[in-house]
Amino acid sequence: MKISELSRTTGVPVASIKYFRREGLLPAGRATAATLAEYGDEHVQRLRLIKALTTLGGLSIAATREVLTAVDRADSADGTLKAISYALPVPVAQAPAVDEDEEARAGAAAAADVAGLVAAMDWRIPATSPHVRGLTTALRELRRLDADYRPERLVAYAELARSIARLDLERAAAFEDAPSLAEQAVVVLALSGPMLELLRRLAQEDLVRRRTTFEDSEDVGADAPA
Amino acid sequence: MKISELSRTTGVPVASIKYFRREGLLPAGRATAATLAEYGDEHVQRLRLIKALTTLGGLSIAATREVLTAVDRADSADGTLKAISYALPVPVAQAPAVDEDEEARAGAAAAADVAGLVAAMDWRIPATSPHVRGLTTALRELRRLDADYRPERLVAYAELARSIARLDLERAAAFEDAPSLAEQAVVVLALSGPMLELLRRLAQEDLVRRRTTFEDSEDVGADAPA
DNA sequence: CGTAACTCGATACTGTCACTATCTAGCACT
DNA sequence: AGTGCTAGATAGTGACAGTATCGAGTTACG
Repeated sequence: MKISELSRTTGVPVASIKYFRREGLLPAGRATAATLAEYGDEHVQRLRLIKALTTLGGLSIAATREVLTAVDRADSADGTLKAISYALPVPVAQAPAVDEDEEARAGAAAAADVAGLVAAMDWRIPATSPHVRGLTTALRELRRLDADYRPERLVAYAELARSIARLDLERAAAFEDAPSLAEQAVVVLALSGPMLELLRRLAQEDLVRRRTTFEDSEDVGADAPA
Repeated sequence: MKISELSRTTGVPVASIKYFRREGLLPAGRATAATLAEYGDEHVQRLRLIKALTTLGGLSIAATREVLTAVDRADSADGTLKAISYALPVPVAQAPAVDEDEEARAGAAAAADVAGLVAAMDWRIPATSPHVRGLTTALRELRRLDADYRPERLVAYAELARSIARLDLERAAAFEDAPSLAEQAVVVLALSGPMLELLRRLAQEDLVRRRTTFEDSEDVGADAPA
């Protein structure tokens, strides 16, 4: 398959394919001459994966490269899962410190919250996990906003998160023996998040709608404002 | 409070404060002269909210403006929730069509999946909801990747999403009568997502670790102190 | 064989985003 | 009166994700 055909079958412009090659997301084609290379199904598959991770998963090119590297290094099923999980970007930007003292106090309180949660859930997770750090940052900011961060609520969310994680791993396990395990695992781990977020929004929308049946019936089943 | 003080108490550079003003995220100070304005606590609060939405929530400046506009227009509690819910960006980028025929077929299949899900969940949601469109896009791409998109699994996720949404609304309801309802609602709706994602990752990490107790014990429990 | 169409890899350019810096004035406090 | 701060406008920056162009080589068709 020539690059133009690869472009046609995937819908990705030739220039972008070259860009992904440069960035190391896509292996080079098998060169048949100085100015000609042959691409195969694996390139089609890889391009689809790249598209999914960037457009659906919202990953940057750099993050996508990390994830794909983990995919390519994959050996054992569980090792793959862990590698991918760590390669995925943490969805909370690390804000720099604002005020020394206040920062330290709020940070310590948030860290205690997280530690308490991890203990309550009996999670065996090192304090160095990027996700722990991300959660600590998130709680620190929520605390600053006087938002509701009480441990009981956190635990309630965490329990549900655990149920979801179980579903995720069940889904990934279904591909345990497939050669495409790593790719499927990536899809599961990276794309479940956005999907779940959508489902949560839909559920919210439904619940809110049910509470407001009388005061506005304008857009149930009908239109939406531009 | 002068702009320099506002900057100091919030940790946001003066230039950024001016930028947020230009972009309409922050109301102007009360002008006391042609080149002097007075800022108050509401500006501090608003800046905190902006920071939270952009860094934690990952919202763009434009999206943040939408959300804040909804906050400012807020009247009834439920109306606010709905407005904010719709102002939040949908976490799935709308990919343009690749192939006419194939696109139409896959799109129709995905749309059917979503319709089935909405029916199964008894959700009262118009088909024009941005979230419905986003979910349709997501399923279309997952389908293209031969991922697991079976209705049973979707329903399982959706049930959990509903439980989470209930927690969200409970949290928001706690502020029903507070003057800061809209702001708290924003925090709940916009920032629960990233937090939940973090919790899900932690739960995944824990589950994976428990399945691999023997092959790597390097980082269970003990860890390098920062 | 000739040539038009295609390809490779390198380099340069473009548009968007979120700031950040600079500039011209005009106060305001001492 | 002078120093320091301010407002608002405009311009510049750096990162990101492509997109476009170019020179040189290749190849399929007539």
